[in-house]
Parts: sequence; C-alpha cells; structure tokens
Amino acid sequence: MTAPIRVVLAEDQAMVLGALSALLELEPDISVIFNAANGREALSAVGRLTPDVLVTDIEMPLMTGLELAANLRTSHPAVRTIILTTFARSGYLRRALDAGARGYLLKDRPAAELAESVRRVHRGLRVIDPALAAEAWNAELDPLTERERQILQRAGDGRSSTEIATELHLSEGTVRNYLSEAIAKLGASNRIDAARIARTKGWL
Amino acid sequence: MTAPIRVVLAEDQAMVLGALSALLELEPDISVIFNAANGREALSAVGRLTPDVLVTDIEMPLMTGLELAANLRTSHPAVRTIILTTFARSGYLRRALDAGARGYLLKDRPAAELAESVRRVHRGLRVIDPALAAEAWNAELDPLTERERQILQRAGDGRSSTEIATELHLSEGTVRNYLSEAIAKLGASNRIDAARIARTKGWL
DNA sequence: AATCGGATGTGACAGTTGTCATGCAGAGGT
DNA sequence: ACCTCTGCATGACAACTGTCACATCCGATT
Repeated sequence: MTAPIRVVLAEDQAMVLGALSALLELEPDISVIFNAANGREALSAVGRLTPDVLVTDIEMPLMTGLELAANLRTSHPAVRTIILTTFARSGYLRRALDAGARGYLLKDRPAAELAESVRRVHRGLRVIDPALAAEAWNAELDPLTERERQILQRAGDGRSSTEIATELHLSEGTVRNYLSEAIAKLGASNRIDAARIARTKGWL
Repeated sequence: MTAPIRVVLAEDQAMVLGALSALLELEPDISVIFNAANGREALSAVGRLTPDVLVTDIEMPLMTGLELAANLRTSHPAVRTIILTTFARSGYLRRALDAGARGYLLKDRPAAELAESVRRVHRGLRVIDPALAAEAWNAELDPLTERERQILQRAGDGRSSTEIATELHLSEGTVRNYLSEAIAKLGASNRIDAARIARTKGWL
C-alpha cells in the first residue's frame, strides 16, 4: 500500500472542523495531519508540514481561504488547494480559480464527495462543483464600478443617502445617481433589492 | 453494556450533516439512526423511529429547527432536542427554550462537546452554551409583534410597502404603520436598519 | 486630436417611505 | 355593561428615494 494522502483542514467553526476531520479520517488512504481554525494557522501549518492537499473554508477570521490559496500558489505551489464553502457564488469561484485553487466544493454536496475530491485533486485533476461551473461559464461579469459597490454596500446596511454622502465626501445627489445606476444594472426594484442581488452573486 | 443512545440528526448542508454523523458514530455509546436534510424530514423520521435525542440545525428549508422543536414538544415529548447552530443570538436561544429544547450548542464549540451534550441531554440534563446563556439573562425581550415581524422580514428583502400589502392582504398605509412602529421599537433609522437589527438579535 | 467611460455634480419631478392623529371592531378582563 | 388592548384602517404631511436630463473633468484608447 502507498502512503496516505496528507491533508490539512482549515475551517473556523470548531465543531464542523472536527466533524470534517472525522469524516476524512474514516478513509484509510487519507490522513488529516492538522486542523486549522483560520487561514493564518493553516498557512503556518502548511509551511511546517507540507501536506499533499489543503481543504479550506472561505470565510474565516485573520485570513480568508481565498487569500490563503493565493498565498500558497506562490509560496507552496506543490500543495493542492480545495475550497470548501457554503457559497455558490460565481464571483467566489472565479476568484478561487484565479488564486490557483484546484477544487471548489460546496458544503451542500454529499459527504462522500469530500474524500473523492481530495483523491482527484491529489492525482492532479481539478474538481469544480458542476452546477456552479456551468453557471459561471455564462455568468455575467460584475457590472458594478468600485464606487457603486461602496455605495451599495452601505445602502444595504440601512444607511441613508445623506449618511453615505457624508461618509464618502460626495453630494447626496451623486449618491442617488450611483444607486440609480446600480439598481438599473442589476434589474432591481430598489436599493435593498440591488444590494441583495449583488450579494448573492458574490459582487459585494 | 446498555443500548446505545439513538440519535436523529437534522442539518441542511449535506456535507456537514455527513461529517457530524461520522463524528457521533465514533462514539460507541451513540448511534445515529437517521440523517435528515430539513425539518420536515426530521419530523417524519422522529415519528417513525422515536429516537432518544434529536440534534438539529435552526436555519433549514421547509421547516426550521425551532419549528421542529416546538412541534415535537407536544407530538413527541419524550424526544429530547438539542439545537446546534452557528448563531449566538439570544432571541434564538429564548425561542429554542420556549420550544422545549433541552440543549443549545454553537457550531464553534469544540467537536468533543457534541457527543458529551448528547449524553447529558439523554440523562435529562440541560446543555446551554454558557456564554450565550449569560448574555441572554439580561438581553431585551423581542419587542416585535407577529405582524411586525412578517412585514419587517419582507421589507428587509427589498419588497416595497405596496407589494407587502398585497401579499398580506393589508392596506399600504397599515404596512407603513407597522414598519414605523418596528423602526421606533428597535431604535432604527429606517426599515432596512430595523431588519438588520432584528436579524442580529434573532428576532426575525 | 477626438472619443469614450468613469467619477462627480445640479436641478427638477414623481413615487415611496416615515410619522402622527384619529378611528373602528373584536377579544378578554373586571 | 365597561374598559382596555390589539389589529387594522385612513388621511395628511414631511422626508427620503429613484429617475432623468444635462454638464464638467480626467485618463485611457483610437
């Protein structure tokens, strides 16, 4: 028998981390050598242990999974990264691939796919959630400008045009113009709807 | 040796569900007899299998964990329910306890606490996340009426007063009145802000 | 040099939202 | 019966929001 695949796991919810670890440890050909609670911890573990595969969540404190992937791409190119996340957002997938990730897996896929994905990625293959890959193929690009994004974020948090204008040193009319533009671009019916849509696409 | 504790698990993210199941199955005195993907499935599984303990997430499609707990309290009072969730919201905890839950556990607690909590609850004890319990002690009560909650939910999704009025068979003025009330009660500056505040407290 | 897109601004207008006073009907408590 | 609370409603007014037409400035592309 060949040596097991050595895996580092990164996930900020301790119980989910422990559970995923238990799940992978059930596989005789896979060995979880470190459980990291955030991206920073994972980065240092990878440096010390040089695993074969890294499985990481995206939204974590200190360092996100996407930042981690981007970092490892240059510092440890031999380590193959799988992003494991709740979010089926084409914007995230795009960023993950740009960061050199070899896999993008959703937490609502069956548990068996995790080990299988680790094996595939270890063999040098790519594993992209099929539904999301299809969607990303013809997904619109982010139509928002940087200003529109800034303003939409704040509007989505319940700030008024006046407050946003003050905060960003703009006139109130300008803020309303940007929001109107964003609403039109996203086909939304008001600022809140627009913020919601942008969030689900991973553009905020 | 006594018979193992029979557990039904409910969690909508399949991979997390499988992983938690694997984690509990590692314990010799615990046996996971059903994995449910939502509250409705869990409800029927409990009816068929009458487990000792139910471990359930809150936010799930078709039926939330809180609704499930409330339902089981009367239909199957012998089944002890543990809520396992990401959200440290005192409003959720309060609703969970009102719904007859015996445990409220956060997903960012160590993995070992899950099995331990199952055992304690099975022995008839309560298990409440200590930090959250302390916070809930002096947390404000939910000031919203049922109508206000319904309307605030929809407003927070970007629906206009008119749309909400049509959907709920109310007049537009009434919808605005309820929103105005909710905004005042929550000390918010507009409907969006109000929805945001209510959500972070677990009142939506 | 000419053009274009992005960032910024103004002014005007219509539509939506937030507030308040006030009213009415039904459910419960005294 | 009487009172009070809650849910629902209306109307009026002020404030906020969304849209549009138009204008200026700047940097990048052609």
